[in-house]
Parts: sequence; structure tokens; C-alpha cells
Amino acid sequence: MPLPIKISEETFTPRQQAVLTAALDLLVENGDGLTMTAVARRASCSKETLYKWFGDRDGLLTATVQWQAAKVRMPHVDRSHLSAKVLRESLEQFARDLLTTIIGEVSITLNRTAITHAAQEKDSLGNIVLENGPMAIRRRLKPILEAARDARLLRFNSSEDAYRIFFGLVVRDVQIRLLLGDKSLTQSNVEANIEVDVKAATDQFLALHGAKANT
Amino acid sequence: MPLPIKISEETFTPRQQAVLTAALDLLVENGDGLTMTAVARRASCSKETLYKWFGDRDGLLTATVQWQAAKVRMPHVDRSHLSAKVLRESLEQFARDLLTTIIGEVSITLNRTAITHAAQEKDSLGNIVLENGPMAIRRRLKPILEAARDARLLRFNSSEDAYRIFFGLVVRDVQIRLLLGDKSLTQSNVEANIEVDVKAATDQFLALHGAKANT
DNA sequence: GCGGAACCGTACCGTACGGTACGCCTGCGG
DNA sequence: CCGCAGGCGTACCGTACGGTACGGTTCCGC
Repeated sequence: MPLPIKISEETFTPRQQAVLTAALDLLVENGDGLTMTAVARRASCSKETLYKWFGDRDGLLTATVQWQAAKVRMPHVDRSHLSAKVLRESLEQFARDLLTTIIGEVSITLNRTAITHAAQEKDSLGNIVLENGPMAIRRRLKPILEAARDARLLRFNSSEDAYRIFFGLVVRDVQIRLLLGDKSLTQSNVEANIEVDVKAATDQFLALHGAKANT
Repeated sequence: MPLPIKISEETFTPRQQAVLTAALDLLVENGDGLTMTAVARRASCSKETLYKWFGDRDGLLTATVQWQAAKVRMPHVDRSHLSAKVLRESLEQFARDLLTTIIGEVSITLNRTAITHAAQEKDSLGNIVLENGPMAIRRRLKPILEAARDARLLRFNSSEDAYRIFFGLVVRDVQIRLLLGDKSLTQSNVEANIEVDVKAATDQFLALHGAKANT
């Protein structure tokens, strides 16, 4: 029973959401130690119920990832009143949300799980994470970039390229290092520098693509 | 039996390397379908031998990752004759090597394996990949950046920051998308654009940190 | 109060796989 | 020719876990 790519709102009953929460907690705690027995015990439900609701282990995993991934909220920017100031603030907000998200335990766990899954010819989890992560940001950011270009606040040829540059400037090596378990990048460590990094990335992006840029 | 972080050269006999090759092939083909039985069959050796040589499954995995990761070679740059042209070419070479590496099947497999491993309180594989990937690049790149700053070819405050910006500009969202199994990023797809991306990333980096940059 | 649906808890089954034991072959030093 | 070390192949064991079955309990509609 393949779940839909898009989760609207009440795809799951409260009880089911409690189960998914338990599953996610286990995932965050134990890495992939997500066994059906453990979830059942944690959620105080029977394995039979799990199988009835989610089909099999993969279904439970998919539902969990999907449900959590959909929780990521993007900032909403008013495109009609774009000024240099508003643009900068919007970019900073995007950078801040992006950084805050990727350094979170939940995001790390979800990405790890999806990557593990992708290592087995199964791309469903990867697609969900992609769709709710990078692609969601892209969908939100590109219109803003294009509006800013129309307003002569930015210069670039391809909004796709511009988005990817922004992504790179914000994320850099932070995500891959966290995914690989780099001990020298503690969450608090990165967290403390978020504002600095956000500002730096925005400055750099504007230096490259701002109206006054010579590129 | 923890293996040393650094592999010099003949840590493994040719026969052992054949086994590791088989293990890596299985890893690339089957994702994590690396079972001891499969490796033994592929390498035409007995499981008992595997355990004698590598201790346990983790040891075999570690040896495989370590052995392969150490094969990544970094470009060597002559720091004494830095000119704007040499610097640009060096940066492009770094970008090219970095991109070429991360889009390779082997790199994707190794990173996925290490990330899966990191999802279970085990950071050994992650450390190996980090050490031979991002950190190796950093070690090589930073001296060059600093030399270029001394030669007034670059401007920046922190060479650490400069390295990370370069990394971000080169890698962007390519690696995470590949790790997540993004179908719209085929290897040939990315490969065809390497030269364009390399040039773009270098241009952008120099625009930000080149001597004439206003930042 | 009653029947049934949903669900909990637990016992159970089958399998896959990590790890071990053993029999056999080969090559080599004496 | 003998003994033995190294290694191959295979059979075997124990366990963990996915998936199923079933008895008992709660809750809801009637």
C-alpha cells in the first residue's frame, strides 16, 4: 500500500501519529534499531496493529519519514513588496531555517535513514526527503529570486544555478559532516554560529548576484 | 583489532586486497547487502579466513572503506610559484577532483555505508571517510589559500571559512542529492557539466576572495 | 446487556545472517 | 615420504527480527 507523496493533514489518526512519534523517537535514539517489536512496545500497541496500519516495516518507515518531513515549514515571503532590505531579510530567513533544520537531530536521522534506504535500490524514502528538503526549498526560493531579478535587485542567468549557489553557501560541509558523525561539529557548536553563518552566506550570495555585482 | 587510521601501503597482502575488492564490489552493487557469505563466495575464500583476517564483519567493512578511501589522491600544488594563473588552475583542479570523486559510484557507496554506520553510535567509518574526504581536501587546500593570501592573490580573514566556502560552491546540493538517490541527477548528467561547474565555482570563489574583491 | 470490531499482549514460526567447527586439499620444509 | 600450516568449502549453531496467529480486554452501537 504505497502512501501518497503528498501528506495533507489528517492522513493519520492521532493514535497513529502517536505510533509514528514513537517510531521516530526510536529512530533518533537508536539509529536504525527500529524493530517492529520495539515500536510496538514503545507505542504500547500490538505488532498486529502495526502491520494492519502500515503494511510492513517499510511502510511504517515510510509513513514516519513522510509524516515528519512534511512538518518542515518554509518561510513565506511576500513577493509583491520586494526591496533590497526585504530581499536580504528573506534570504537570511531561508538560510536560518535551512541551517536550523539540517543540524537538528530529526533531520540528521531522517536523512541518514533515507540514505541507508537508498543504498538498497529503494528510493522512496530518499525521494520523500528530497521532496521535503532541498526541493521544497528550491520551490520556495526560486520564485523569490526571480521576482528579485525582475525588480533589478539580483542578477543571474539561471535561477536554478542561483538557488544551488545559495544552498552551497549556506550548507557547505556542515550537513555531510554531521551525517558522517563528525564529533568536532557538535550541534551546540554549530548552533552558536548560526547567525554569523546566515549573515555571511547572505552577504556572499548578494556579493555574487546582487545588482551591483560585476559578475 | 582496531586498524590504524592511516594506511601506508602494504597493510594488506595482495590476496587480502582481492578480498577487499570483492567486498567493495558487493557494496557498490548490493548496497549494504554485504554478507560474509557473499564476500567469501565472491572472493573464493572461506568465511573462516575472513574472520581470521578481519576479526568480524565490522572489521572487514572498516578495512574495505579504509583501503578504498585511502586511494583518493589529491592534486599536489607547487606553492612556491603562485601566480593568479597558477592559483586559478589549482583551484579548478581541486574543484574538478572533488566533483569527480563525489559523483563516483565508489564514493557514493562509501559515504552511504559510513553514514549508515554512523546511525548506530559507530563513528569509525564516518571518521575514516571524513578524514580521507573533506578533511584531506581541507589539509591540502588551506596551505594553498594561505600562500595565495601571503602573495596578495586572495583576501580573507579565516582560511577555514575560505575553505568551507569553496567546498560549498563546488559541492552545493550535488552530494546530498546523489546520496539520497535523486534520479534526476544521473552520473553522466553531472559528469557532462563538470567543467562548467568547475569554472563557475572557481569564478565565484575568486569573485568573493580574489584580491580585487570588495568584500 | 449483547455482539462485534478494534486492539493489546504474547507466543510462535521461518528465515537470514553472523560466527564457529571440521574435513579436505595443496604446498612446502625436512 | 611425512607432517603441518594455510586456506577452501560446507555444514552447523544461535540469535535477532520480520511477520502471523490467537486469546483476552475494552469500547461502541443497538
